[in-house]
Amino acid sequence: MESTQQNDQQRSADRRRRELLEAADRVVLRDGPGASMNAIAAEAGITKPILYRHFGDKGGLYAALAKRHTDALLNSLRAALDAPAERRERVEATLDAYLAAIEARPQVYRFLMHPADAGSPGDPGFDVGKHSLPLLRLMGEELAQVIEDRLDLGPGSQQLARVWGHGIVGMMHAAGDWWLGERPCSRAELVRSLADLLWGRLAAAGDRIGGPGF
Amino acid sequence: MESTQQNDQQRSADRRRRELLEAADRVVLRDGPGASMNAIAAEAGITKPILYRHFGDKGGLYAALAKRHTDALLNSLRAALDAPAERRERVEATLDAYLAAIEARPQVYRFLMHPADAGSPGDPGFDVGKHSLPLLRLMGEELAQVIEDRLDLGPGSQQLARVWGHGIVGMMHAAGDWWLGERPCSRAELVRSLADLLWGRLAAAGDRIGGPGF
DNA sequence: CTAGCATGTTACCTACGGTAACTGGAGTCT
DNA sequence: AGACTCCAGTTACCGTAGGTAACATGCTAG
Repeated sequence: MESTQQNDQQRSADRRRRELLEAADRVVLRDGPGASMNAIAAEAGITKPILYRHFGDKGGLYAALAKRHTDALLNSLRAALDAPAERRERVEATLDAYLAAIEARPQVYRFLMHPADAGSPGDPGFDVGKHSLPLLRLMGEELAQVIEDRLDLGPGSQQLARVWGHGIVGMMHAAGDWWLGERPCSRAELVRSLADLLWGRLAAAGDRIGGPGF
Repeated sequence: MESTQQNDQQRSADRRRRELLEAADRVVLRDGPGASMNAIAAEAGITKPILYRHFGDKGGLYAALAKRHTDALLNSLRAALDAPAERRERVEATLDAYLAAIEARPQVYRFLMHPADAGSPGDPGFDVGKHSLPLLRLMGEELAQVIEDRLDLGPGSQQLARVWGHGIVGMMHAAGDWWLGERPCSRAELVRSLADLLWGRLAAAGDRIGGPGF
């Protein structure tokens, strides 16, 4: 039969692909986002052209590699987002899930968040990054959807939700990036501070003596 | 006299440096962040090694180039931050100043915000980026200072201010990046939506029918 | 006139992303 | 069995990038 043979080949190819991705993962974890195709190929015990047959170009490998971690992170975020609890608790759980993830694997985080970006539009080999728009956008859209589904924001709610989705994700990201570098406080404190910000403490704070506040 | 001669040379070198930076600016504006050293040298009418003598390596040139725009942006932000107006107006003015800047010169924005990041710690030529920690950090620290100076946040105010500074800057950045790509609404609407988010509308919003809200 | 110094050049090195062309072995058809 | 077709894998190469060494030129000082 022909189809079983094709299936076998497909399965074998998929297994190989997974092996390659795992090797790539190891190298990226060790060498950071600048890992070279040669290094990855060597770690996998093979040579460059195979990588290119499997993934097209470096962007393709990046996309495949990113998708694994992205999916994992998005799943944990979705879980926190969908937990049966009050809104504030859920926001805190989501922030904490994100921060815990980047704390646990900073190298992976750096790889996902700071990909080498593409060159000028005229350059050769510019098809990189066409797939897998950055993780931040995905998270922003996802959060926007959740907000729009669950909150009553009155007129213009869809646009408002999208702005907020991307804004909140950006807040989480930037604060997390800074926190990961300096570790100025515990994760729990960071979560509380961010949630407080989202909860309007900026508007509610009193002015310092000596002039109007920020 | 010796010192006047040295001064002359110094001045001449500085002028040359400025010329080179202006040429680099033009190229980066035209070719995006991936502009090559060769292209920059060609635009300046000279050859590569001169660039390297002036700036050390590509990171050095990047840093020098970034500093100009960074200073300009920070100044306009400071102006908005220090304007004599109510807090909400000032927040909106600051958001708007940032968004207007990135809207006016998206190429510069991309160059500043998405620099090609450094490779692995073991690689040669890793001294890149030692100078000029990314603009986002600077803005975050600056905003944190303003917040701490002007708001009365009770105990732990310093840490809270820093978290908020970086968080708000990140929110602004991510929302701006997304907005610049999709242009889903006017700048004014975006500013209003973000200010609303900062003003606690997330906490105040009602749940949608059908379950507890986000 | 020569010594020193900054400025500039050409020519080169290394490393990377990416590709073309060949090799070897497994299965298939007659 | 032997020829045919795939397909993973290889070597060897290309173009371009960042970065550097070694040589040329011109100015001012003594």
